[in-house]
Amino acid sequence: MTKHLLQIYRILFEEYGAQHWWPADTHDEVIIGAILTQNTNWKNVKKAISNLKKKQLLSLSALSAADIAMITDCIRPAGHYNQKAERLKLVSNALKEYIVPPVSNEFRAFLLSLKGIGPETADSILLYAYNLPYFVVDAYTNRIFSRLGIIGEQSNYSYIQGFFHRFLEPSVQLFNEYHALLVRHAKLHCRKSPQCASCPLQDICEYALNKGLT
DNA sequence: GGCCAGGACACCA
DNA sequence: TGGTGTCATGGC
Repeated sequence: MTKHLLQIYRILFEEYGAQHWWPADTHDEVIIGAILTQNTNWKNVKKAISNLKKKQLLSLSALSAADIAMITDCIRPAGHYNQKAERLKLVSNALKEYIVPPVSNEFRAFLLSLKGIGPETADSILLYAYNLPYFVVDAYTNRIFSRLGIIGEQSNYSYIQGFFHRFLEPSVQLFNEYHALLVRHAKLHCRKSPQCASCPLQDICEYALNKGLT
């Protein structure tokens, strides 16, 4: 399976090139973006981030000190603004008080203990903000690999993540680029309504379906 | 005007 | 434990 996963990676990399993720300038901006992007189009997230920047609120320390109404007003374009404002505030305060070096599963458990931080958001923060080798599983990952027949459509988060962790070396660089490439690919070829024409994974998709690549 | 978007959580059976 | 409703804006 390792060689198939790496083959898919190579095809995507040759097709799209390096994605240079996460699209953020600072460590704090990664964390803020990871919360804002929950169930939201990234274009809307960029508007919210721009608003935060204008108000000089694009850092955890600034958010921690800011009035929640001001945060809410800034992030309105990203949707779910009441929930997300609370989550930004909570995470900003929590990370300020977290003094243990964020290098282990304990830190992941800590993130998951925060209301509003689920597995995908936690792993996005761990991988892209803290450079820790946690594979990020999102709706696109699930869609692409279930359509390839490699995982079941109903597979849960920990199963899918465990799958990648089992068959790939724990490389931050690889996990970073792989997830970014999957997002790029899914936006072009793997929306909810399949658009398979000229899909660079078409060959491996047919191979997977024919050979029972599981 | 409806569908969808780089989720998470509360509630209920 | 699994299914469903809610949060909500903006692009296509």
